[in-house]
Amino acid sequence: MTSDPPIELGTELEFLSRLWTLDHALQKRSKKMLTTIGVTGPQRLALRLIGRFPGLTAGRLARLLHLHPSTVTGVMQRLAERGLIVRRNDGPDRRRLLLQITSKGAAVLADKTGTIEEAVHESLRALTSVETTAVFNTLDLLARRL
Amino acid sequence: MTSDPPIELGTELEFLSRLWTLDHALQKRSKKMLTTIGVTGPQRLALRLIGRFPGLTAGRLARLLHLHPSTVTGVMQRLAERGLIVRRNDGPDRRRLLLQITSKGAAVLADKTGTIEEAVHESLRALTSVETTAVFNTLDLLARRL
DNA sequence: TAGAATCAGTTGGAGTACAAAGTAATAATG
DNA sequence: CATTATTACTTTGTACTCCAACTGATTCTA
Repeated sequence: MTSDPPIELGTELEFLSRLWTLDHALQKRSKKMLTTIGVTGPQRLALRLIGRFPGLTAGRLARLLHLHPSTVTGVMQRLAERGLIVRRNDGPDRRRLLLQITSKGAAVLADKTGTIEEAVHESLRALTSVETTAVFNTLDLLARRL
Repeated sequence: MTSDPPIELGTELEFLSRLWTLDHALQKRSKKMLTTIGVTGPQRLALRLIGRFPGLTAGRLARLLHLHPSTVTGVMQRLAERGLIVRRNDGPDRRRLLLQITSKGAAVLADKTGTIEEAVHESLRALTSVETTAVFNTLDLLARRL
């Protein structure tokens, strides 16, 4: 029960630590969503895109989410298992997997309470548009740099 | 080869997407480090803390990293397997696992090229101190909100 | 048109992360 | 002092993520 005295890290480590902490918070919330609303953060994001663009292909979904194709494979499988989407490969190009949301999937999207989007919305409300832009740009800059 | 026309998402989704993208970029770089310098991002961060605080316990390390104890178990195992740290439980409290860096571990820390810290350092150089503060605060705000 | 190159998606393996449940050691309580 | 509670860490199970290698379908080319 030694109460962990605070320690001083350098600027980069400090920044990295915050970024990591935010990342973990994001993941944590995402997992909690699974028990509360039935889908995780990535699953819900994918579901939204599939809902908005009916007939979306798996590859395009991966590019939209900036995810590796194999990652999307898993997310889709879990969404399909739970009956939230259907996957068809009966289009003109039979390599392509066409995705469509089900009514059950649409029902999941209807409720926003407890989602990450909600928390993001709350957080962004506290910022001016100038600050928002600065944060957006920094995130982009970092992502490109890495 | 349909070149993915850009699509318009809402502000929250846009932000969320960027945050996620940055997160993935972070993970990607972290994994690449494994092949280039022999340890991943989290592993190197843990190694740095163990190096700075000899005799650190596993639990305290977990709290410093804002990680779940079970996550730290895995990271430590991999570091120990590669001979970068040693774990002892011969202290006064035999539940506690005391961590110490080896000379091999210290050698890994010596080289900063290709690490995430380096990229972060580069990215932050492009910002004014005011902007840096704004970004820091937003990250904190979001992490608390989630 | 047969063979080669490309493309779409999946599989397997490693790493990170969490929660829940388990084990062992120490502390607290009656 | 024996029982109970707490603490420290590990194990198990699920999810997300990447890369490398694979299968199957389509396109290109000689």
